[in-house]
Amino acid sequence: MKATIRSVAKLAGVAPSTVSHYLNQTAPLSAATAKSVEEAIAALNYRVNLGARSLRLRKTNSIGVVIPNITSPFFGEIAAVMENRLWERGFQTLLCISERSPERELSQVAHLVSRQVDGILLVYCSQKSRVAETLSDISVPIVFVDRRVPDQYSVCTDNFLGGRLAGRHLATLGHRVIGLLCGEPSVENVAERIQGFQVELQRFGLEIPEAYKAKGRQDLQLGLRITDLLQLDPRPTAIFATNDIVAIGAWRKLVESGFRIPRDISIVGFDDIAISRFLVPPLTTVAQPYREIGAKAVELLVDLVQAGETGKPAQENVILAPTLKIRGSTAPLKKGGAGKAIDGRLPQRTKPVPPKSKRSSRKGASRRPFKS
Amino acid sequence: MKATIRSVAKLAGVAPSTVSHYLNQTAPLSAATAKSVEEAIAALNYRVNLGARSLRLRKTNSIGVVIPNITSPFFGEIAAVMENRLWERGFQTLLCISERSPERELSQVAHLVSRQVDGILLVYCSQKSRVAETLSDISVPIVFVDRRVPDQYSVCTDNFLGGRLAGRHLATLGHRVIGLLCGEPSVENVAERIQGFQVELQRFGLEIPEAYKAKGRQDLQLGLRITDLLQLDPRPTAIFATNDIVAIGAWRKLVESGFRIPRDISIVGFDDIAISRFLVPPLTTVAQPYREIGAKAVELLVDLVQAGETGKPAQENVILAPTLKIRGSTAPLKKGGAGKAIDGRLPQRTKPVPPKSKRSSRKGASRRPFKS
DNA sequence: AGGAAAAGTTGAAACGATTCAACGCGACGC
DNA sequence: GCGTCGCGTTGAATCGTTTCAACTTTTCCT
Repeated sequence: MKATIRSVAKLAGVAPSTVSHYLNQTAPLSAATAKSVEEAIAALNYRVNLGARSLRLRKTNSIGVVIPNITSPFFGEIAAVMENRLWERGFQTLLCISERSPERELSQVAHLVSRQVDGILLVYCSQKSRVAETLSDISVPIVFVDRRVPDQYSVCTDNFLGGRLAGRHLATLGHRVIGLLCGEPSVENVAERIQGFQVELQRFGLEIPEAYKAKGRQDLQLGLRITDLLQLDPRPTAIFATNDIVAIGAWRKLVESGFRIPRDISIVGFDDIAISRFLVPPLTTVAQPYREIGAKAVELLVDLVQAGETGKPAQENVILAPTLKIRGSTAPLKKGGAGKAIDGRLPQRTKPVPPKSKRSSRKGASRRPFKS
Repeated sequence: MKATIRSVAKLAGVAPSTVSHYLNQTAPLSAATAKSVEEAIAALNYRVNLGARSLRLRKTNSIGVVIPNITSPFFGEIAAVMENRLWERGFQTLLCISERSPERELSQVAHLVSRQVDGILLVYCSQKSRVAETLSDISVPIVFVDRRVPDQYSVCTDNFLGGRLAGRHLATLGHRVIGLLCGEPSVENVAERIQGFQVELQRFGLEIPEAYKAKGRQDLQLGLRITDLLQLDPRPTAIFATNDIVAIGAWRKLVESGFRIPRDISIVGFDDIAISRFLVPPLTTVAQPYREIGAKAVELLVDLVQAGETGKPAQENVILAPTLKIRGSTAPLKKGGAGKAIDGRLPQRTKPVPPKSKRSSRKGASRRPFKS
């Protein structure tokens, strides 16, 4: 039988309320009573029942975290940071993994509300998420992470800026023929990256024709489709991938096909996941400020939770700036120049360049793919 | 004001207990009452307070998961599998990250107990963990994951077997001079891998001299120390790293130094983290059965939880077999043979082999490093 | 029609904590 | 000596559920 505050009180020969006061230091106790309570607690190995306390206090000191998955390095990092910060602040993390299913996500949020969490940190998995709509039903503070939601608290990277950073980097390196590996925009983030990238290129008088964009679900497979782009004429001398996973997929294909990075082709990713630093050469990428995102989201939510009694803080959409990590996978355009095939000194095991596909050759012939 | 079962009852014109029966389908209700209760619930947007229910039922349907960290791919995978399985089984996951601190781990376990979790899944972070000792104080079922604990429920990979698999693979490929990158055994797992590896090599009449073992904290840095091994004479033709991260560290150094994998050197890792498949060539490694570990641990714990009322299941230590994934990073020993420097056709950018260090030359000269 | 069984509903007592108002009591001031 | 104050302590109510025994109403059988 587990010890309760009552059993402790009985053993110590005091009232339950006295034990409670001892535990919470909410009233002064005489040294004698304190001691006997202390002993009773030790004797019974008593531990307060936080569930019961929560019921009475109407506050659980727990925060629900809903995240699409946790094995992807990006989300994993964010989840880790949030758990850490929450623990430091005295909150327990209730973890839910939505596995990118909007239905599951919704039911998880509902479940968390039922559990009386004090707040929710949500990285929603798809623009179709219905959480935002049903939000009025949810009387719990909620902060959206890595997503921008109109009129809601949210913390997000400036994806547009990130795209621009990547674009500027490649353009100033002299690249003129650039390929794009675009994840299907399940959420707006990816679309913003692409837009930022293109807007910045325009400043350099560059434009990316549709043929130079490979689109697909944002995962490793998409990276492999870089082979499509390599068949184009002129062949791209640089690639921007909308995240590092895609970049790594492309990387693999490139190396297997005998390309040298960055000599033959430059490549830029997005996210700066841990592996990227350890490729040879390391991947140039737009780094998301993981720690800041997680930390800021927790801070914002905790403020909201604690402001529950008083007034709410002003509506706040936090947008954090990413930074460009220039590493070894990008290099200035070699004198061969844009539009030329890469020079003859290919690595030994290079496969012959496959014949141009109809599509690419047509497009390539009909108009100059890049202005200027 | 949040709706309670009482407010619902009042609105529906019935007793609170009736509403409860409606919710739990624990007594037959007339169609009329059911309907009015239903409507009242909808009108008030009532959601049951799971905290209160737990208090009454003395069962929280929540499981504490304590894990050293979550960003490392191995632990991340396991955590993900466990969360998923738990959710399917109707349990909420309370996540705690110990950050490899035994003190933190202990206080997290204590906290979870206070929260009345129904059970705990623990990947403890260090052999010094004091959880096992204080276990008698803990009246909650607990399953140790990826660790073996005497007389406790646990689920673990057969690390010894894993080591043997790696050893046999390299030996049958003809390698005779083999280097070892040994993580400091913070937990026994690593030591067992090394032991299994050596035991298997002995069957082939091979033995690894101390000079061919690089030891250190099991992380990327350790991998970089492969340079020490490369200065030995004879130079190892194969490397076994006690996990994939270490192997990747070594890999990076090797590639940077101009070695070709597996032509110049074979390398075997342990864990089979996601990245390993995507190196070029992909890494041969001993795959831990992640999914099985996580799934089995959850299954075992849930059994324990549900057996709480009845008798406990027999003491069980589940040991799961790892499998060797033979990929591109290992190859048969080339005719140059053991003990010879790798052949002259090094890649273009190979750095000159550094002069032998005093230590290695002395050792190398004093006795044959490998029997047979 | 009468009684028993079945069906539907309910009040009150938990679960384990917190908290507020009140109480006993010695000390103090006048 | 008496009223007051403050300290230490406590009883009872409460948080939102579930559940058991009991109660009322209906149904069924003979």
